[in-house]
Amino acid sequence: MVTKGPEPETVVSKPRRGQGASTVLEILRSEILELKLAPGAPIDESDLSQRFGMSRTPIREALIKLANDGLVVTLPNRSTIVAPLDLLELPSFYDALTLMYRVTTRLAARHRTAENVVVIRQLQDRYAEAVAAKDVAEMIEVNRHFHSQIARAGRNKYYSDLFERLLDEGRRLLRFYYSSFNDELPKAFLDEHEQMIRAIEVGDVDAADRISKQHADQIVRQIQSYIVDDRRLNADIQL
Amino acid sequence: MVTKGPEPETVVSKPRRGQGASTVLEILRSEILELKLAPGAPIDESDLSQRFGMSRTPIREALIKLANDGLVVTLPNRSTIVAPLDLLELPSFYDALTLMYRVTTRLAARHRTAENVVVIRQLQDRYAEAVAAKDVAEMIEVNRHFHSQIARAGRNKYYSDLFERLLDEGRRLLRFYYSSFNDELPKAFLDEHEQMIRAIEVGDVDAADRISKQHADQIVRQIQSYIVDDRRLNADIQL
DNA sequence: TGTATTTTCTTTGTCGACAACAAAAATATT
DNA sequence: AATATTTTTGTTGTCGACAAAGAAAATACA
Repeated sequence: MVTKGPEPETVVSKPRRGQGASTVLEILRSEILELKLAPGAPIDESDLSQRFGMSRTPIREALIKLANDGLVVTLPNRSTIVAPLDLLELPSFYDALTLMYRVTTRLAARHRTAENVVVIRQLQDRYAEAVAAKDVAEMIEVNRHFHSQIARAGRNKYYSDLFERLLDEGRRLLRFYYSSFNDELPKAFLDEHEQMIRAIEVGDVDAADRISKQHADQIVRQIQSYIVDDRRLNADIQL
Repeated sequence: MVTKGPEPETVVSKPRRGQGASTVLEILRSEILELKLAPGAPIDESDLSQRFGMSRTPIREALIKLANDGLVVTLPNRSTIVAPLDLLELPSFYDALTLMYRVTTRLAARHRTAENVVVIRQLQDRYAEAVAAKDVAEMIEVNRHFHSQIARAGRNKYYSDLFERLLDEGRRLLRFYYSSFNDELPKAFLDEHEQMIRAIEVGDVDAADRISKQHADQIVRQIQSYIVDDRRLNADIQL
Protein backbone atom coordinates (compact mmCIF):
# COMPACT_ATOMS: atom_id res chain seq x y z
CA MET A 1 0.00 0.00 0.00
CA VAL A 2 2.82 2.36 0.86
CA THR A 3 5.60 0.91 -1.25
CA LYS A 4 5.53 2.28 -4.77
CA GLY A 5 6.78 -0.36 -7.16
CA PRO A 6 7.50 0.10 -10.87
CA GLU A 7 3.87 0.46 -11.87
CA PRO A 8 2.19 2.37 -14.68
CA GLU A 9 1.68 5.87 -13.45
CA THR A 10 -0.46 7.78 -15.88
CA VAL A 11 -1.99 10.58 -13.90
CA VAL A 12 -4.10 13.43 -15.16
CA SER A 13 -5.09 16.76 -13.76
CA LYS A 14 -8.29 16.62 -11.80
CA PRO A 15 -11.14 16.28 -14.30
CA ARG A 16 -14.50 18.00 -14.25
CA ARG A 17 -17.39 16.79 -12.21
CA GLY A 18 -18.96 13.80 -13.90
CA GLN A 19 -15.79 13.04 -15.86
CA GLY A 20 -13.96 11.33 -13.03
CA ALA A 21 -15.18 7.81 -13.57
CA SER A 22 -14.93 7.88 -17.35
CA THR A 23 -11.35 9.12 -17.44
CA VAL A 24 -10.30 6.45 -14.97
CA LEU A 25 -12.25 3.92 -17.01
CA GLU A 26 -10.45 4.77 -20.22
CA ILE A 27 -7.00 4.80 -18.66
CA LEU A 28 -7.54 1.49 -16.88
CA ARG A 29 -9.04 -0.08 -19.99
CA SER A 30 -6.05 0.80 -22.14
CA GLU A 31 -3.64 -0.36 -19.46
CA ILE A 32 -5.42 -3.69 -19.23
CA LEU A 33 -5.53 -4.12 -23.00
CA GLU A 34 -1.88 -3.24 -23.38
CA LEU A 35 -0.98 -5.66 -20.61
CA LYS A 36 0.54 -2.93 -18.50
CA LEU A 37 -1.70 -4.54 -15.94
CA ALA A 38 -1.09 -8.27 -16.04
CA PRO A 39 -3.99 -10.71 -16.26
CA GLY A 40 -4.84 -11.86 -12.75
CA ALA A 41 -3.16 -8.88 -11.08
CA PRO A 42 -5.07 -7.46 -8.12
CA ILE A 43 -6.47 -3.97 -8.34
CA ASP A 44 -6.49 -1.93 -5.16
CA GLU A 45 -9.12 0.78 -4.94
CA SER A 46 -7.20 2.86 -2.43
CA ASP A 47 -4.09 2.80 -4.61
CA LEU A 48 -6.04 4.03 -7.60
CA SER A 49 -7.76 6.58 -5.44
CA GLN A 50 -4.40 8.01 -4.45
CA ARG A 51 -2.97 7.75 -7.93
CA PHE A 52 -5.80 9.61 -9.61
CA GLY A 53 -6.30 12.05 -6.79
CA MET A 54 -9.97 11.34 -6.27
CA SER A 55 -12.08 9.43 -3.79
CA ARG A 56 -12.89 5.75 -4.14
CA THR A 57 -16.41 6.36 -5.40
CA PRO A 58 -15.59 7.22 -9.04
CA ILE A 59 -12.86 4.57 -9.05
CA ARG A 60 -15.45 2.05 -7.98
CA GLU A 61 -17.79 3.13 -10.75
CA ALA A 62 -15.07 2.57 -13.32
CA LEU A 63 -14.36 -0.90 -11.94
CA ILE A 64 -18.02 -1.85 -12.10
CA LYS A 65 -18.11 -0.91 -15.77
CA LEU A 66 -14.90 -2.79 -16.49
CA ALA A 67 -16.42 -5.82 -14.82
CA ASN A 68 -19.42 -5.54 -17.12
CA ASP A 69 -17.09 -5.58 -20.11
CA GLY A 70 -15.38 -8.66 -18.74
CA LEU A 71 -12.02 -6.93 -18.35
CA VAL A 72 -11.86 -7.33 -14.58
CA VAL A 73 -13.37 -9.84 -12.17
CA THR A 74 -14.81 -8.77 -8.85
CA LEU A 75 -14.18 -11.14 -5.97
CA PRO A 76 -16.76 -10.29 -3.28
CA ASN A 77 -15.21 -8.75 -0.19
CA ARG A 78 -11.82 -9.32 -1.74
CA SER A 79 -9.83 -7.41 -4.27
CA THR A 80 -10.87 -7.02 -7.86
CA ILE A 81 -8.44 -8.61 -10.30
CA VAL A 82 -7.63 -8.08 -13.95
CA ALA A 83 -9.54 -10.74 -15.88
CA PRO A 84 -7.33 -13.76 -16.57
CA LEU A 85 -6.81 -14.91 -20.14
CA ASP A 86 -8.85 -18.08 -20.03
CA LEU A 87 -7.52 -20.43 -22.68
CA LEU A 88 -10.47 -22.76 -22.26
CA GLU A 89 -12.75 -20.06 -23.60
CA LEU A 90 -10.74 -19.49 -26.72
CA PRO A 91 -12.90 -21.70 -28.96
CA SER A 92 -15.94 -19.65 -27.97
CA PHE A 93 -13.97 -16.54 -28.66
CA TYR A 94 -12.90 -17.70 -32.13
CA ASP A 95 -16.45 -18.67 -32.97
CA ALA A 96 -17.99 -15.39 -31.91
CA LEU A 97 -15.21 -13.28 -33.40
CA THR A 98 -15.55 -14.93 -36.79
CA LEU A 99 -19.31 -14.56 -36.81
CA MET A 100 -19.13 -10.91 -35.80
CA TYR A 101 -16.52 -10.17 -38.46
CA ARG A 102 -18.91 -11.58 -40.99
CA VAL A 103 -22.18 -10.00 -39.94
CA THR A 104 -20.74 -6.56 -39.29
CA THR A 105 -18.97 -6.46 -42.64
CA ARG A 106 -22.08 -7.74 -44.40
CA LEU A 107 -24.20 -5.06 -42.80
CA ALA A 108 -21.62 -2.41 -43.57
CA ALA A 109 -21.83 -3.36 -47.26
CA ARG A 110 -25.56 -2.74 -47.03
CA HIS A 111 -25.82 0.36 -44.92
CA ARG A 112 -22.59 2.31 -45.36
CA THR A 113 -22.73 5.96 -46.34
CA ALA A 114 -20.14 7.78 -48.41
CA GLU A 115 -18.87 9.36 -45.22
CA ASN A 116 -18.40 5.97 -43.60
CA VAL A 117 -16.18 4.90 -46.47
CA VAL A 118 -14.05 8.03 -46.14
CA VAL A 119 -13.41 7.40 -42.45
CA ILE A 120 -12.62 3.74 -43.05
CA ARG A 121 -10.18 4.61 -45.82
CA GLN A 122 -8.38 7.06 -43.54
CA LEU A 123 -7.88 4.30 -41.01
CA GLN A 124 -6.62 1.99 -43.72
CA ASP A 125 -4.03 4.64 -44.61
CA ARG A 126 -2.96 4.92 -41.00
CA TYR A 127 -2.63 1.14 -40.87
CA ALA A 128 -0.42 1.17 -43.95
CA GLU A 129 1.80 3.76 -42.32
CA ALA A 130 2.07 1.66 -39.19
CA VAL A 131 3.07 -1.36 -41.26
CA ALA A 132 5.70 0.68 -43.08
CA ALA A 133 7.04 1.91 -39.73
CA LYS A 134 6.80 -1.62 -38.30
CA ASP A 135 5.00 -0.13 -35.32
CA VAL A 136 3.24 -3.16 -33.91
CA ALA A 137 1.42 -1.30 -31.15
CA GLU A 138 0.01 1.19 -33.60
CA MET A 139 -1.02 -1.61 -35.95
CA ILE A 140 -3.02 -3.37 -33.28
CA GLU A 141 -4.62 -0.15 -32.21
CA VAL A 142 -5.56 1.03 -35.69
CA ASN A 143 -6.74 -2.42 -36.71
CA ARG A 144 -9.22 -2.29 -33.86
CA HIS A 145 -10.55 1.09 -34.91
CA PHE A 146 -10.74 0.00 -38.51
CA HIS A 147 -13.08 -2.89 -37.78
CA SER A 148 -14.93 -0.94 -35.14
CA GLN A 149 -15.78 1.71 -37.72
CA ILE A 150 -16.92 -0.92 -40.20
CA ALA A 151 -19.20 -2.34 -37.53
CA ARG A 152 -20.67 1.07 -36.84
CA ALA A 153 -21.29 1.59 -40.52
CA GLY A 154 -23.46 -1.53 -40.29
CA ARG A 155 -25.70 0.31 -37.82
CA ASN A 156 -26.56 -2.52 -35.48
CA LYS A 157 -25.58 -1.65 -31.94
CA TYR A 158 -26.05 -5.21 -30.67
CA TYR A 159 -23.43 -6.45 -33.08
CA SER A 160 -21.07 -3.52 -32.74
CA ASP A 161 -21.17 -3.69 -28.95
CA LEU A 162 -20.30 -7.37 -28.90
CA PHE A 163 -17.75 -6.95 -31.67
CA GLU A 164 -15.92 -4.22 -29.82
CA ARG A 165 -15.80 -6.37 -26.73
CA LEU A 166 -14.32 -9.18 -28.81
CA LEU A 167 -11.84 -6.89 -30.52
CA ASP A 168 -10.65 -5.67 -27.13
CA GLU A 169 -10.18 -9.19 -25.89
CA GLY A 170 -8.39 -10.03 -29.12
CA ARG A 171 -6.15 -7.04 -28.69
CA ARG A 172 -5.09 -8.40 -25.33
CA LEU A 173 -4.41 -11.82 -26.83
CA LEU A 174 -2.37 -10.36 -29.65
CA ARG A 175 -0.34 -8.39 -27.14
CA PHE A 176 0.20 -11.52 -25.17
CA TYR A 177 1.51 -13.43 -28.13
CA TYR A 178 2.76 -10.71 -30.36
CA SER A 179 6.27 -12.09 -30.37
CA SER A 180 5.12 -14.17 -33.31
CA PHE A 181 4.05 -11.12 -35.23
CA ASN A 182 6.23 -11.44 -38.28
CA ASP A 183 6.43 -9.12 -41.26
CA GLU A 184 4.23 -11.07 -43.61
CA LEU A 185 0.93 -11.17 -41.81
CA PRO A 186 0.42 -7.41 -41.43
CA LYS A 187 0.81 -7.05 -45.17
CA ALA A 188 -1.71 -9.79 -45.79
CA PHE A 189 -4.07 -7.86 -43.54
CA LEU A 190 -3.42 -4.75 -45.55
CA ASP A 191 -4.47 -6.46 -48.74
CA GLU A 192 -7.54 -8.07 -47.18
CA HIS A 193 -8.56 -4.75 -45.70
CA GLU A 194 -8.39 -3.21 -49.15
CA GLN A 195 -10.63 -5.90 -50.60
CA MET A 196 -12.97 -5.46 -47.69
CA ILE A 197 -13.30 -1.73 -48.24
CA ARG A 198 -14.00 -2.26 -51.90
CA ALA A 199 -16.76 -4.78 -51.20
CA ILE A 200 -18.32 -2.40 -48.69
CA GLU A 201 -18.05 0.54 -51.06
CA VAL A 202 -19.72 -1.33 -53.90
CA GLY A 203 -22.29 -2.91 -51.60
CA ASP A 204 -21.34 -6.48 -52.50
CA VAL A 205 -22.61 -8.42 -49.48
CA ASP A 206 -21.39 -11.81 -50.62
CA ALA A 207 -17.89 -10.55 -51.29
CA ALA A 208 -17.86 -8.78 -47.93
CA ASP A 209 -18.87 -12.03 -46.28
CA ARG A 210 -16.24 -14.06 -48.05
CA ILE A 211 -13.39 -11.68 -47.33
CA SER A 212 -14.29 -11.08 -43.71
CA LYS A 213 -14.43 -14.80 -43.08
CA GLN A 214 -11.06 -15.23 -44.72
CA HIS A 215 -9.73 -12.38 -42.60
CA ALA A 216 -11.08 -13.87 -39.40
CA ASP A 217 -9.60 -17.24 -40.29
CA GLN A 218 -6.25 -15.58 -40.76
CA ILE A 219 -6.34 -13.99 -37.32
CA VAL A 220 -7.59 -17.10 -35.62
CA ARG A 221 -4.89 -19.20 -37.23
CA GLN A 222 -2.33 -16.75 -35.98
CA ILE A 223 -3.50 -17.03 -32.41
CA GLN A 224 -3.81 -20.76 -32.81
CA SER A 225 -0.22 -21.16 -33.83
CA TYR A 226 0.22 -21.22 -30.06
CA ILE A 227 -2.89 -22.92 -28.88
CA VAL A 228 -3.94 -25.66 -31.25
CA ASP A 229 -7.61 -25.98 -30.54
CA ASP A 230 -9.89 -25.02 -33.38
CA ARG A 231 -13.51 -25.56 -32.56
CA ARG A 232 -15.23 -22.74 -34.38
CA LEU A 233 -18.47 -24.52 -34.94
CA ASN A 234 -20.37 -21.75 -36.62
CA ALA A 235 -17.61 -20.89 -39.02
CA ASP A 236 -19.47 -22.41 -41.95
CA ILE A 237 -22.93 -21.21 -41.12
CA GLN A 238 -24.87 -20.06 -44.14
CA LEU A 239 -26.10 -16.51 -43.69
CA MET B 1 -40.30 13.35 -3.37
CA VAL B 2 -42.60 13.32 -0.39
CA THR B 3 -45.87 12.38 -2.06
CA LYS B 4 -46.22 8.66 -2.46
CA GLY B 5 -48.12 7.83 -5.63
CA PRO B 6 -49.35 4.41 -6.75
CA GLU B 7 -45.91 3.03 -7.50
CA PRO B 8 -44.50 -0.48 -7.32
CA GLU B 9 -43.41 -1.04 -3.78
CA THR B 10 -41.52 -4.27 -3.52
CA VAL B 11 -39.37 -3.96 -0.45
CA VAL B 12 -37.22 -6.60 1.13
CA SER B 13 -35.66 -7.00 4.54
CA LYS B 14 -32.20 -5.54 4.70
CA PRO B 15 -29.88 -7.87 2.81
CA ARG B 16 -26.41 -8.99 3.78
CA ARG B 17 -23.35 -6.94 3.11
CA GLY B 18 -22.43 -7.25 -0.55
CA GLN B 19 -25.95 -8.27 -1.53
CA GLY B 20 -27.43 -4.80 -1.47
CA ALA B 21 -26.70 -3.78 -5.03
CA SER B 22 -27.59 -7.13 -6.57
CA THR B 23 -30.99 -7.40 -4.90
CA VAL B 24 -31.87 -3.88 -6.01
CA LEU B 25 -30.58 -4.74 -9.46
CA GLU B 26 -32.81 -7.78 -9.80
CA ILE B 27 -35.91 -6.04 -8.51
CA LEU B 28 -35.44 -3.02 -10.74
CA ARG B 29 -34.69 -5.21 -13.74
CA SER B 30 -37.87 -7.19 -13.38
CA GLU B 31 -39.90 -4.04 -12.84
CA ILE B 32 -38.48 -2.51 -15.99
CA LEU B 33 -39.07 -5.67 -18.01
CA GLU B 34 -42.62 -6.02 -16.77
CA LEU B 35 -43.28 -2.36 -17.55
CA LYS B 36 -44.11 -1.57 -13.96
CA LEU B 37 -41.64 1.18 -14.68
CA ALA B 38 -42.65 2.84 -17.93
CA PRO B 39 -40.10 3.45 -20.69
CA GLY B 40 -38.80 6.98 -20.33
CA ALA B 41 -39.83 7.27 -16.69
CA PRO B 42 -37.31 9.05 -14.46
CA ILE B 43 -35.59 7.11 -11.70
CA ASP B 44 -34.80 8.97 -8.51
CA GLU B 45 -31.90 7.66 -6.47
CA SER B 46 -33.12 9.14 -3.19
CA ASP B 47 -36.54 7.57 -3.66
CA LEU B 48 -35.02 4.16 -4.21
CA SER B 49 -32.68 4.72 -1.31
CA GLN B 50 -35.65 5.30 0.97
CA ARG B 51 -37.68 2.50 -0.52
CA PHE B 52 -35.00 -0.13 -0.10
CA GLY B 53 -33.75 1.20 3.21
CA MET B 54 -30.16 1.57 2.16
CA SER B 55 -27.85 4.41 1.19
CA ARG B 56 -27.52 5.71 -2.35
CA THR B 57 -24.21 3.93 -2.96
CA PRO B 58 -25.55 0.43 -3.66
CA ILE B 59 -28.52 1.92 -5.54
CA ARG B 60 -26.07 3.74 -7.75
CA GLU B 61 -24.15 0.56 -8.40
CA ALA B 62 -27.32 -1.17 -9.55
CA LEU B 63 -28.15 1.71 -11.89
CA ILE B 64 -24.69 1.61 -13.44
CA LYS B 65 -25.15 -2.07 -14.20
CA LEU B 66 -28.61 -1.51 -15.62
CA ALA B 67 -27.17 1.19 -17.86
CA ASN B 68 -24.60 -1.29 -19.12
CA ASP B 69 -27.40 -3.67 -20.05
CA GLY B 70 -29.16 -0.89 -21.89
CA LEU B 71 -32.20 -0.97 -19.62
CA VAL B 72 -31.74 2.57 -18.31
CA VAL B 73 -30.11 5.67 -19.76
CA THR B 74 -28.02 7.97 -17.60
CA LEU B 75 -28.37 11.67 -18.34
CA PRO B 76 -25.31 13.39 -16.84
CA ASN B 77 -26.13 15.57 -13.87
CA ARG B 78 -29.78 14.81 -14.46
CA SER B 79 -31.98 11.92 -13.56
CA THR B 80 -31.53 8.47 -14.95
CA ILE B 81 -34.49 7.28 -17.01
CA VAL B 82 -35.86 3.90 -18.00
CA ALA B 83 -34.61 3.20 -21.52
CA PRO B 84 -37.22 4.17 -24.12
CA LEU B 85 -38.46 1.58 -26.59
CA ASP B 86 -36.86 2.85 -29.76
CA LEU B 87 -38.89 1.61 -32.70
CA LEU B 88 -36.27 2.72 -35.18
CA GLU B 89 -33.88 0.17 -33.77
CA LEU B 90 -36.26 -2.71 -34.23
CA PRO B 91 -34.74 -3.94 -37.49
CA SER B 92 -31.37 -4.29 -35.76
CA PHE B 93 -33.11 -6.08 -32.96
CA TYR B 94 -34.84 -8.55 -35.29
CA ASP B 95 -31.62 -9.25 -37.10
CA ALA B 96 -29.59 -9.92 -33.97
CA LEU B 97 -32.35 -11.89 -32.28
CA THR B 98 -32.74 -14.21 -35.23
CA LEU B 99 -29.01 -14.79 -35.51
CA MET B 100 -28.64 -15.50 -31.80
CA TYR B 101 -31.58 -17.91 -31.86
CA ARG B 102 -29.80 -19.78 -34.58
CA VAL B 103 -26.25 -19.92 -33.24
CA THR B 104 -27.24 -20.70 -29.67
CA THR B 105 -29.53 -23.53 -30.72
CA ARG B 106 -26.91 -24.87 -33.09
CA LEU B 107 -24.30 -24.86 -30.36
CA ALA B 108 -26.72 -26.44 -27.92
CA ALA B 109 -27.25 -29.31 -30.34
CA ARG B 110 -23.51 -29.90 -30.26
CA HIS B 111 -22.59 -29.33 -26.67
CA ARG B 112 -25.66 -30.23 -24.62
CA THR B 113 -25.30 -32.72 -21.82
CA ALA B 114 -28.01 -35.07 -20.63
CA GLU B 115 -28.54 -32.80 -17.67
CA ASN B 116 -29.05 -29.80 -19.94
CA VAL B 117 -31.83 -31.64 -21.74
CA VAL B 118 -33.55 -32.49 -18.46
CA VAL B 119 -33.61 -28.85 -17.37
CA ILE B 120 -34.83 -27.67 -20.75
CA ARG B 121 -37.61 -30.26 -20.74
CA GLN B 122 -38.74 -29.12 -17.31
CA LEU B 123 -39.08 -25.60 -18.62
CA GLN B 124 -41.01 -26.84 -21.60
CA ASP B 125 -43.43 -28.53 -19.21
CA ARG B 126 -43.83 -25.33 -17.25
CA TYR B 127 -44.50 -23.51 -20.49
CA ALA B 128 -47.20 -26.01 -21.42
CA GLU B 129 -48.85 -25.47 -18.05
CA ALA B 130 -48.77 -21.72 -18.55
CA VAL B 131 -50.42 -22.12 -21.95
CA ALA B 132 -53.10 -24.35 -20.46
CA ALA B 133 -53.72 -21.79 -17.73
CA LYS B 134 -53.61 -18.96 -20.27
CA ASP B 135 -51.16 -17.18 -17.98
CA VAL B 136 -49.49 -14.78 -20.38
CA ALA B 137 -47.05 -13.33 -17.87
CA GLU B 138 -45.82 -16.78 -16.94
CA MET B 139 -45.52 -17.74 -20.59
CA ILE B 140 -43.28 -14.80 -21.37
CA GLU B 141 -41.18 -15.45 -18.29
CA VAL B 142 -40.75 -19.18 -18.88
CA ASN B 143 -40.11 -18.69 -22.58
CA ARG B 144 -37.18 -16.47 -21.69
CA HIS B 145 -35.71 -19.05 -19.32
CA PHE B 146 -36.24 -21.80 -21.86
CA HIS B 147 -34.13 -20.13 -24.51
CA SER B 148 -31.67 -18.84 -21.96
CA GLN B 149 -31.01 -22.39 -20.82
CA ILE B 150 -30.57 -23.56 -24.40
CA ALA B 151 -28.02 -20.80 -24.92
CA ARG B 152 -26.12 -21.87 -21.82
CA ALA B 153 -26.10 -25.45 -23.02
CA GLY B 154 -24.25 -24.10 -26.06
CA ARG B 155 -21.45 -22.93 -23.76
CA ASN B 156 -20.48 -19.70 -25.43
CA LYS B 157 -20.73 -16.82 -23.01
CA TYR B 158 -20.43 -14.18 -25.73
CA TYR B 159 -23.54 -15.49 -27.42
CA SER B 160 -25.50 -16.24 -24.28
CA ASP B 161 -24.77 -12.78 -22.83
CA LEU B 162 -25.98 -11.03 -25.95
CA PHE B 163 -28.91 -13.39 -26.32
CA GLU B 164 -30.11 -12.75 -22.79
CA ARG B 165 -29.92 -9.05 -23.39
CA LEU B 166 -32.02 -9.50 -26.52
CA LEU B 167 -34.50 -11.76 -24.78
CA ASP B 168 -34.96 -9.17 -22.06
CA GLU B 169 -35.58 -6.45 -24.58
CA GLY B 170 -37.99 -8.73 -26.41
CA ARG B 171 -39.78 -9.45 -23.17
CA ARG B 172 -40.38 -5.74 -22.75
CA LEU B 173 -41.67 -5.45 -26.30
CA LEU B 174 -44.04 -8.37 -25.86
CA ARG B 175 -45.35 -6.82 -22.66
CA PHE B 176 -45.88 -3.57 -24.45
CA TYR B 177 -47.95 -5.10 -27.19
CA TYR B 178 -49.33 -8.19 -25.59
CA SER B 179 -52.91 -7.02 -25.73
CA SER B 180 -53.18 -8.85 -29.03
CA PHE B 181 -51.75 -12.08 -27.70
CA ASN B 182 -54.19 -14.62 -29.05
CA ASP B 183 -54.54 -18.27 -28.27
CA GLU B 184 -53.01 -19.74 -31.38
CA LEU B 185 -49.44 -18.50 -31.27
CA PRO B 186 -48.49 -19.87 -27.87
CA LYS B 187 -49.46 -23.33 -29.03
CA ALA B 188 -47.38 -22.92 -32.16
CA PHE B 189 -44.47 -22.04 -29.89
CA LEU B 190 -45.14 -25.14 -27.86
CA ASP B 191 -44.82 -27.31 -30.92
CA GLU B 192 -41.71 -25.56 -32.19
CA HIS B 193 -40.11 -25.84 -28.79
CA GLU B 194 -40.74 -29.56 -28.84
CA GLN B 195 -39.04 -29.92 -32.22
CA MET B 196 -36.20 -27.78 -30.98
CA ILE B 197 -35.62 -29.96 -27.94
CA ARG B 198 -35.61 -33.05 -30.08
CA ALA B 199 -33.05 -31.60 -32.47
CA ILE B 200 -30.84 -30.62 -29.55
CA GLU B 201 -31.23 -33.98 -27.89
CA VAL B 202 -30.27 -35.88 -31.03
CA GLY B 203 -27.52 -33.42 -31.87
CA ASP B 204 -28.92 -32.52 -35.27
CA VAL B 205 -27.35 -29.14 -35.94
CA ASP B 206 -29.07 -28.51 -39.25
CA ALA B 207 -32.50 -29.26 -37.84
CA ALA B 208 -31.77 -27.05 -34.84
CA ASP B 209 -30.81 -24.26 -37.19
CA ARG B 210 -33.90 -24.64 -39.35
CA ILE B 211 -36.34 -24.74 -36.45
CA SER B 212 -34.76 -21.89 -34.55
CA LYS B 213 -34.86 -19.68 -37.63
CA GLN B 214 -38.50 -20.56 -38.14
CA HIS B 215 -39.17 -19.81 -34.48
CA ALA B 216 -37.43 -16.46 -34.68
CA ASP B 217 -39.34 -15.51 -37.81
CA GLN B 218 -42.55 -16.36 -36.03
CA ILE B 219 -41.73 -14.06 -33.13
CA VAL B 220 -40.54 -11.23 -35.35
CA ARG B 221 -43.72 -11.44 -37.40
CA GLN B 222 -45.75 -11.38 -34.24
CA ILE B 223 -44.08 -8.25 -32.91
CA GLN B 224 -44.35 -6.62 -36.31
CA SER B 225 -48.05 -7.28 -36.55
CA TYR B 226 -48.60 -5.74 -33.12
CA ILE B 227 -46.79 -2.61 -34.14
CA VAL B 228 -48.58 -2.33 -37.45
CA ASP B 229 -51.87 -2.75 -35.65
CA ASP B 230 -51.26 -0.38 -32.81
CA ARG B 231 -49.41 2.37 -34.57
CA ARG B 232 -48.69 3.38 -38.12
CA LEU B 233 -44.97 3.79 -37.69
CA ASN B 234 -43.86 1.12 -40.09
CA ALA B 235 -43.18 3.63 -42.84
CA ASP B 236 -39.51 3.83 -41.91
CA ILE B 237 -39.15 0.28 -40.76
CA GLN B 238 -37.57 -2.24 -43.02
CA LEU B 239 -39.86 -5.25 -43.11
C1' DT C 1 -47.71 41.07 -21.14
C1' DG C 2 -43.60 38.89 -22.63
C1' DT C 3 -38.71 38.27 -22.20
C1' DA C 4 -34.26 38.37 -19.67
C1' DT C 5 -31.98 37.77 -15.39
C1' DT C 6 -31.46 36.30 -10.87
C1' DT C 7 -32.54 33.21 -7.16
C1' DT C 8 -34.12 29.00 -5.22
C1' DC C 9 -34.49 24.24 -5.26
C1' DT C 10 -33.89 19.57 -6.56
C1' DT C 11 -30.88 15.87 -7.87
C1' DT C 12 -26.68 14.13 -8.96
C1' DG C 13 -21.34 13.51 -8.29
C1' DT C 14 -17.89 13.25 -4.88
C1' DC C 15 -15.89 12.86 -0.44
C1' DG C 16 -14.04 11.01 4.08
C1' DA C 17 -15.19 7.87 7.67
C1' DC C 18 -16.72 3.63 9.64
C1' DA C 19 -18.25 -1.28 9.81
C1' DA C 20 -18.06 -6.00 8.05
C1' DC C 21 -15.67 -9.53 6.04
C1' DA C 22 -11.76 -12.52 4.73
C1' DA C 23 -6.99 -13.44 4.74
C1' DA C 24 -2.73 -13.48 7.28
C1' DA C 25 -0.27 -13.55 11.55
C1' DA C 26 0.16 -14.82 16.13
C1' DT C 27 -0.93 -17.68 19.86
C1' DA C 28 -2.57 -21.76 22.11
C1' DT C 29 -3.22 -26.79 22.26
C1' DT C 30 -2.24 -31.61 21.31
C1' DA D 1 6.21 -30.03 15.52
C1' DA D 2 1.73 -29.87 13.64
C1' DT D 3 -2.80 -28.42 13.92
C1' DA D 4 -6.52 -25.64 15.86
C1' DT D 5 -7.90 -21.23 17.63
C1' DT D 6 -7.63 -16.49 18.39
C1' DT D 7 -5.97 -11.93 17.16
C1' DT D 8 -4.55 -8.70 14.01
C1' DT D 9 -4.46 -6.47 9.67
C1' DG D 10 -5.90 -4.97 5.30
C1' DT D 11 -9.51 -4.17 1.94
C1' DT D 12 -14.04 -3.82 0.56
C1' DG D 13 -19.14 -2.43 1.19
C1' DT D 14 -21.97 1.03 3.05
C1' DC D 15 -23.16 5.30 5.03
C1' DG D 16 -24.36 10.36 5.74
C1' DA D 17 -22.98 14.80 4.34
C1' DC D 18 -21.51 18.33 1.22
C1' DA D 19 -20.66 20.58 -3.36
C1' DA D 20 -21.67 21.30 -8.23
C1' DA D 21 -24.80 21.43 -12.04
C1' DG D 22 -29.28 22.00 -14.07
C1' DA D 23 -34.07 23.02 -13.89
C1' DA D 24 -37.75 25.53 -12.03
C1' DA D 25 -39.40 29.51 -9.77
C1' DA D 26 -39.22 34.19 -8.79
C1' DT D 27 -38.00 38.67 -9.93
C1' DA D 28 -36.65 42.60 -12.88
C1' DC D 29 -37.18 45.00 -17.00
C1' DA D 30 -38.98 46.27 -21.55
